[in-house]
Amino acid sequence: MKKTIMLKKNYEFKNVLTKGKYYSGKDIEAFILNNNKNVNYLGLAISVKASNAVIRNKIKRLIRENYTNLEENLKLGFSIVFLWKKKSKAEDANFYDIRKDIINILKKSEILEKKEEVL
RNA sequence: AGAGUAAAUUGAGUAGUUGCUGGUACAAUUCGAAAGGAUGUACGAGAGGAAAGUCCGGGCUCCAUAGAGCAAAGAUGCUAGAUAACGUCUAGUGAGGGAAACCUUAAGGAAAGUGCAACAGAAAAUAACCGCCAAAUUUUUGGUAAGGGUGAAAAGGUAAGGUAAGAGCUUACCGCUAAUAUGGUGACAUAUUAGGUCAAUGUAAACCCCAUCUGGAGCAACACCUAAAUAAGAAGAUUAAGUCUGCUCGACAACUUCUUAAAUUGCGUGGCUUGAGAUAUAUAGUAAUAUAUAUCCUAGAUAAAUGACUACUUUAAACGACAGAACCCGGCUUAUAGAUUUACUUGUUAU
RNA sequence: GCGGAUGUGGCGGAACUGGCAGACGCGCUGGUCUUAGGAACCAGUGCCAACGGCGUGGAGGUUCGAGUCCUCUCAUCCGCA
Repeated sequence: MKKTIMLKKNYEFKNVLTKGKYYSGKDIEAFILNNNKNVNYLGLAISVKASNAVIRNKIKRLIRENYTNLEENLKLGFSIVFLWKKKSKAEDANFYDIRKDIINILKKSEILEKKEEVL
């Protein structure tokens, strides 16, 4: 199993956020951009206003955990940035809700390959 | 018992599956321009009492091993001790609060100087409106500071004597100031004596004075490796500019500053965790703390590691409080569900 | 990590050396005018247990007296590397 590669630089994020396609879930928003490489990049960003550091960290972990579970079933060559919606309550974040959201988003964008086995 | 005061501890645990971070050992393979990194297996490790706020103090790094003088700016302010240091802590003193255990306290100087004290009031600091008394006699002069009224504050308080009326004018008691003695390291306390020239309010968290202290910037510091680039114009140059408060002196260094254009690479390396370290015992001390001995090594990330699922145990309750290390320590402050322990007080309530 | 600013009615925004808190503008409510609306003019407008008391983000303190001075704290915003 390969290690997930994170987006790091600020300009990389800006690239995805401005040029990428927007998809929306219940609590999560995603921007997806086709990069012409053979790898998938993951970016996470949660605003400071959402809540304190503990809960922000927790949401990041939950999203990353779900992503790594689904990573094998994804097509290659995309940069994905997940954002947390400002309106939704950060304290109510739950593993299963986030899983549903992410699967929804990935289905919409048609990146998921074998959706039946995952579900 | 209840109520209360002070101090301290804890902040669920165990096992399994899977996943993350870095460490050690072994084995080869691979990526990259290079520095350097990645992959597999095994072993053991992996957030807090506040990691927070950034309110103080120190280490460490660079600027000269951080230098001298004057000025400016800022901080602290009862005493003694502790400490690397502090605006912190401990023990006391004075003042204030509570029935008590106990708690609070920026607590130097107002005859060094300047300012301010609205409204009211005669007057807000060399006091005289009404009043009281005397003299002249109908509105003047002099004495006075009891009483009235104003105010947050009006020139020690109460009582007696005294007087034209009054007044520390005199006396007693209380307060105040000074000296001496005793006790204490000291702040200060107690006692005695003297002082009525014991007129001169409050405010220094108003300026200020006095004493003590403070050089600047911060791990995005700083050092190293690697890639690319090092062009043009202007100004200054041993008398300059720079080293981040100003001036003067002194030291360093050989180039410095500004503008425009281009570039500013890296899953780079070190700094990075053994330290004013932790735990236990003994000794000294009322205590903060210090000393000695023994044992232990306990996160080191960088778009940033602890997650997910399951079972069991303890529990009143286990999904449940506040909350995430970012160079490291000592404090302070603020947030905090629940549980536990120790010492002490008891007016009122109940027995 | 370092540094700075702000907080006053429903909103903007005054109040200087501490001395009557809410000037002024907008909004809102009621009235006049109008067939009706707008505009204009007039009056009112912080809260409460209401002849009094409490109110300048919060908690303390200094002072006779604090929006103003001091300490702690909360929230918001901004800058630098």
